[in-house]
Amino acid sequence: MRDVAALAKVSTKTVSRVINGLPGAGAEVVERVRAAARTLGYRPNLAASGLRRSDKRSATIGVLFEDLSNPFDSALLRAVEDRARHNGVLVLAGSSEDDRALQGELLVSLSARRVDGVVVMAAGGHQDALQQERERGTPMVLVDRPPTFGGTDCVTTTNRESSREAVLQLAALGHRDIAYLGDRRTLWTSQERYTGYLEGLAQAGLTLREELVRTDLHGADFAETAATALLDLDRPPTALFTAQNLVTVGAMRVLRARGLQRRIALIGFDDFPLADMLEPGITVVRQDVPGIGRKAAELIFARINGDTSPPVHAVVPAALVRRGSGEIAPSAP
Amino acid sequence: MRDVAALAKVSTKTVSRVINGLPGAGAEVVERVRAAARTLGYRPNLAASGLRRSDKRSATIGVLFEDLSNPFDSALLRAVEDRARHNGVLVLAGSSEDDRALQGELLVSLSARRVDGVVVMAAGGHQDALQQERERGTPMVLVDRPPTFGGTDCVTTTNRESSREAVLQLAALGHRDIAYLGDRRTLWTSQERYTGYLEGLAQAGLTLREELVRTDLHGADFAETAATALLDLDRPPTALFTAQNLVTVGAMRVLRARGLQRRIALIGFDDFPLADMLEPGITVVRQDVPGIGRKAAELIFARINGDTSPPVHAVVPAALVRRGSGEIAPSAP
DNA sequence: TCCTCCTACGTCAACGTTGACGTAACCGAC
DNA sequence: GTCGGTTACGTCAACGTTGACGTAGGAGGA
Repeated sequence: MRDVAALAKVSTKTVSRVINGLPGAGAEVVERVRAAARTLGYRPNLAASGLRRSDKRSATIGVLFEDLSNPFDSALLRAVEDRARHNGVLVLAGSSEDDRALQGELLVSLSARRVDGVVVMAAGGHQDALQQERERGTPMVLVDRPPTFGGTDCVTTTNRESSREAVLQLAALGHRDIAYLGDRRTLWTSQERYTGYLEGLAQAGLTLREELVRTDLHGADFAETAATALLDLDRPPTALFTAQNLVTVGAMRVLRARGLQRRIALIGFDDFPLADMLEPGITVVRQDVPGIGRKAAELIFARINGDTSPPVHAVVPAALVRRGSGEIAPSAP
Repeated sequence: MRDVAALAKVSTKTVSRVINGLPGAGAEVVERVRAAARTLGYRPNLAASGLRRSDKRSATIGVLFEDLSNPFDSALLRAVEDRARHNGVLVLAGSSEDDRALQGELLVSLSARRVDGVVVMAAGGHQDALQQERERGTPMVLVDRPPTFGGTDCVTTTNRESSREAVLQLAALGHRDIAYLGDRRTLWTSQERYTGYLEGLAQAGLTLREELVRTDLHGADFAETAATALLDLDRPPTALFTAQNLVTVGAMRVLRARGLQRRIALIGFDDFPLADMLEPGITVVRQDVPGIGRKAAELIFARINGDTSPPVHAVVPAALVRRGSGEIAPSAP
């Protein structure tokens, strides 16, 4: 900046004025400064600027998701990023691996970089690190899972209601033995979806068969094992409700391996690419991922811009997408 | 920091020493400072630190890909992020939409934040903005597509060789009418893959039928239209080579809609989730995405740490994954 | 003519941190 | 007892930028 000032024969303050488009600089001077900046390849230093400015904005937000390579997470990131771009804000992104310690470290890193706010998919278990950061005044929005502490916005989907709806649809087709395959029980979403499953059973007048419930399936491999065990029961389920993406894929593989994909009904929570191209197409509960991302971004930017209204828990509705696998009636034994 | 110093009754310099774990602070003082920092919830300001420090590192790198919600891009991001984390570095991520102007703006934003380096998937067309940034001294690694200017590392895959291999495999099965469906021709990868297609035809002693070549298919919908047109030819192809992800999906849909998925061979470039679950499984050229990401991260961190060896063009091999669709022999007319 | 107001600049200090350097206290060796 | 060396601090200025404030010169009005 000093070099630019020297070359344009003005003070650094005038360069600052020109760069920031502030009034108080004559047309000729503006031109000289612009030219000097161009020839020297000058780029303002946002860090120094933020240090001095009164608002102390870094024009950067943090995004901490579980795994940025997961389609759900990356679609969410993209939606947040789009909104951020419109506000001239860049995104610092990290994967927490659902590991509290790692999430805490990343949070400290973000804090050290003075991000204006963070959008977080909270790791399972206690949220002390999140709460602490929140209490230091960092604007924060949780996505997918709500906070266990107060005063913080969050955006989730209709986990319970949509799960109930899925189970009710299966029951309406005549299924009485509907299995539940779920992700880690520490996750709030898993609990909600399981609750929805129970509600669905109850509402359909079905009794819960404990042995048809398999949880803590961390990935497709675990889901395969669980699905295999279920099908080997004396009285196997005639329908499966898989409460997560990878679990659905694992269950599908087993059905397919046994040639049962047209005989046993399957509804999964979370859509995935090509679900419509399989035979049969996979009926899923589809979350409105861009909608969730948009809402989260809206909330965080509102807070950053000083919105002090009471915390919001936004619920973005999911929809049942019927493709065939969830419309299979129970076959005669 | 001043508050911490005051509370611990030391100078700010001593606080700095304690925070950075530098020698020259007594055990008792260290404890006092730590306690004070904890009670005040002190977080060092990395921006200010970077401003003063001699090395001027921001411990942040930039990643500019085409679309962070694309599975290829997000897997790449994840691989880079993992490596970055090991170096205590955070990632500023952005989607350029293959738009030069947008990519340029994002690059300026990154530059203003003084990122230590950038990993870029160059937008099609001229790369003036990239070159300019590179010449300002920013360490840079291009992924997926090479630079059109010198002095810059890049990491790509075996586009040409693997495409040739795919075509040769089809030819070996007896196919003589092999169609090519490709992405935008401005993309270097598309050109390479097309060249590989031509080489494969030549090597198998087949002559190119121009009407079997369809390019500039920007997305699955365009691919569907093109595939439909190909199948409606008087002498339709007996095998398709689809040179990109979404193009493969579009072609698949058409084959499936016409019930030809077991009669017409298909090999796609780029793997995608569930390609193995379809019927038949889709034979693809699979890029080693984590390998590409790792290599790119390695290169950028080496450059950031002062490696001045000549620029490298790393080529990470792709592999043909046989799943059925690419092993269909031409059916009798 | 003189005063006021505005415009177009410049000067200075401060943001939070650390490199360079200073200094007081203590240790061991001669 | 003095000297060189080490340890444990502190002081000061600077990183690149901008807010607060100062000033010179010209326009405009009474």
